[in-house]
Amino acid sequence: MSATREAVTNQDGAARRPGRRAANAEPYTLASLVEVAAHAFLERGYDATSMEDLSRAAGITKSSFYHHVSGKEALLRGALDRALDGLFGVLGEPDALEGPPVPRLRHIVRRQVEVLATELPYVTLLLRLRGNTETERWALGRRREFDQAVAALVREATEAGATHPGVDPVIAARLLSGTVNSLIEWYRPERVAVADLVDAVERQVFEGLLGGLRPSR
Amino acid sequence: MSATREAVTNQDGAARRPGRRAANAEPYTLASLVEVAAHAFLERGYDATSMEDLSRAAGITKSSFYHHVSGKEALLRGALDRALDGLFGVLGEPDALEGPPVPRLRHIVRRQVEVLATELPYVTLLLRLRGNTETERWALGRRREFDQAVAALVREATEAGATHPGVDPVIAARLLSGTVNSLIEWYRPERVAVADLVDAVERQVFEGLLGGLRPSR
DNA sequence: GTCTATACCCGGATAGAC
DNA sequence: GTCTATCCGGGTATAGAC
Repeated sequence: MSATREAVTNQDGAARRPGRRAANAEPYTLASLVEVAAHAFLERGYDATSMEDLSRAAGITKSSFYHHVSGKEALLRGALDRALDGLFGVLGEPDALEGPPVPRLRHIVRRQVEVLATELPYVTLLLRLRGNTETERWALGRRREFDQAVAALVREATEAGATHPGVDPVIAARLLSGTVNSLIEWYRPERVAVADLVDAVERQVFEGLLGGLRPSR
Repeated sequence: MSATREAVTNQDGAARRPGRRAANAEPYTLASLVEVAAHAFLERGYDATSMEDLSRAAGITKSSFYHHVSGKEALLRGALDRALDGLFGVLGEPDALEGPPVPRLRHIVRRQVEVLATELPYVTLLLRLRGNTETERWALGRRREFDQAVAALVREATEAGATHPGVDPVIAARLLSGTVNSLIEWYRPERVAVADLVDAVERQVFEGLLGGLRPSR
């Protein structure tokens, strides 16, 4: 892909110059490089991001970069781990485990939105996987587990008669996940407060655009 | 990306053997090759799909493939054109242009779902663009036009007092688009009828999971 | 730990024979 | 129109000096 490449910048927003590092610089940890990589992947896509891009964003040469990281896929793996930890953490919370299905579902949706917003680049990567490598397929499998847990709860809610009659729980669960996950396409923390987003998504998912109002107009 | 590559198959589901083509074979048109390419892009992603993959899927060598197509980007462009034509066609339909905002919105949502379902690989490509090349940025611009037309209609509906009070039209429009577009992640025509999908999406978007029912349970 | 230099491979695209 | 052979750029990754 012969793209127009803007200069990649590091976390300080300034492209570091190659050369010897400052004496007080903190060492490169896997986590910090994963953070740099996730942002780059988010901008251009995983395949379109080269190790050259990443090393420049980190402020060192490609070779030095390899001194700290075993390869591109390890960076992806690190980022996906972080996203999955966040999501599965939500499923383990008490409010997600106890009580009638709809309040549990509300809690999960709200917390899932929070995780998406705070772990945006990591979750974005997870949601864009195609399954081309073993690492990607592993992550897709875990993600499917998460979706199935939510889908089971939607089914429980419909069987308890808590949803609109005529709702197909399988399709509804897909649309629910889709609505929440679609946040990654547009949400930017600096433009909309997380709390507002959480409320808006909850209302949209459970009450729809029209709420309890009668149709038309 | 060092992926496990399954054999790529053409439209007949069988990988053609290289060699001279059958005398009765129809000629390769741009449209037919775009179709082959779109399916491959859909499976693996644009960047991860090589011209070698594509030519093999078409049943000819890479060089022969280039005899018919100017390059990889032309294939992408052809696919994106098809998706955008479908979407903008919806905006031009009479029911999308006349009447109160909510019925117009309902019509657009329903027809948009139909276009997504019938042009699935093409729309999928459109929705996965990152903007790395000029072609991609052009398509993203046109897509933004479409979204803005829908967003304007959502705003009109809220100003007419037709939506649930408290709905932010900007966020609601994003969630609406996100819900509809998320179909590409899971919808497969052979598993769910288009008509059922259309109804389910309309209900989910406008009435939500809970419909006119009171909360809880 | 960082650099320069380079091995190695793969992908897009072209040349030219048949 | 299809093939074989090849160019060339750029990507991942490594060797070895400092």
